[in-house]
Amino acid sequence: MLEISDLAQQTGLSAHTLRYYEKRGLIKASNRSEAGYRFYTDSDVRRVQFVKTARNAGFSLNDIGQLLSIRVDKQSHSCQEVTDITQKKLLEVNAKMAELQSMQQTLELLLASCCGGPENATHCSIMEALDAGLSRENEN
Amino acid sequence: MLEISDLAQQTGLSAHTLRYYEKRGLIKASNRSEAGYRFYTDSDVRRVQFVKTARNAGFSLNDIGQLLSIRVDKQSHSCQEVTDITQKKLLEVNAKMAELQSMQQTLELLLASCCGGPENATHCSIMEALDAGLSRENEN
DNA sequence: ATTGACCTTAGAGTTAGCTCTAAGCTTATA
DNA sequence: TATAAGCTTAGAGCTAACTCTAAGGTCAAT
Repeated sequence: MLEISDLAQQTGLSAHTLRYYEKRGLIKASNRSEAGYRFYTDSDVRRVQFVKTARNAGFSLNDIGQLLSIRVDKQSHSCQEVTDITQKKLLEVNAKMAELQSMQQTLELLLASCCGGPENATHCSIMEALDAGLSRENEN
Repeated sequence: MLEISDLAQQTGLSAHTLRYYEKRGLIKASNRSEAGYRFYTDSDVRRVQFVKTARNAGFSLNDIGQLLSIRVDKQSHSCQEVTDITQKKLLEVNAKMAELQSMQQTLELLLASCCGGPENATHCSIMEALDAGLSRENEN
């Protein structure tokens, strides 16, 4: 039986975050002391680790709520439900990546065009490019 | 002289957003009618377009505030200031990209491992992988 | 018995960038 | 002259995921 700070240490999450996850309905201490202190079992620890792993994979807390409800009753859910959630997340990640890649490319182009020196910015090519709407091709 | 909705149309930003940018100190209508209506000049339009272009390049509104103050007095600023802001942004974008790439890879791995079919999730390999902390290698 | 570290709760604050609302003017059109 | 569309402001609400605070209770050690 672990107290909240023990669980925090074991999982690398803060006690605040663990309480927050509980408030969100993701986790729950199996037991409480008479004084109301949370006590966590090994099963609780595994559940929290599942949440953390899913977070690292990019799932939102809402996604994780769904995944957890599948986890506790696997018989009543299909692999397809799980892949649907995962696929949807992958699409989001891919979309975000595309956005960032475009920014990366733009920023690299800007940096390549500018001397970056101590001279004044009167003819700075970055400022000029931003003024020209990135030469009208890269607009979105 | 454009009213705010004309400017909104020309830039693709909403009137709400333009007022918000004004509140943030990024833009300002050069003139006002007697009744207090904003009127924008061509120079105002160019400034707003600069902001929009910089937004598309990934700069935050704070970054853009700095860029704008360089823009209005290029003599007093160096190219290095401009590249510093740009470089910093690029580093942020790169960091975010790395994060997303790791998620992407994880999600693709998960999807590749699962049948995704209508069978129940009792032996779903995605659930197993999340339970196992992604086999302990991918953890962060 | 007193300290100090830890626990509890409800609820507020943070971040970024909008987005919207309410209440009240103004302006153009019929 | 009505009506509708559009303008003004201050300020609240939204999103996601924390993060922190306040006020108070508990527990182990001195």
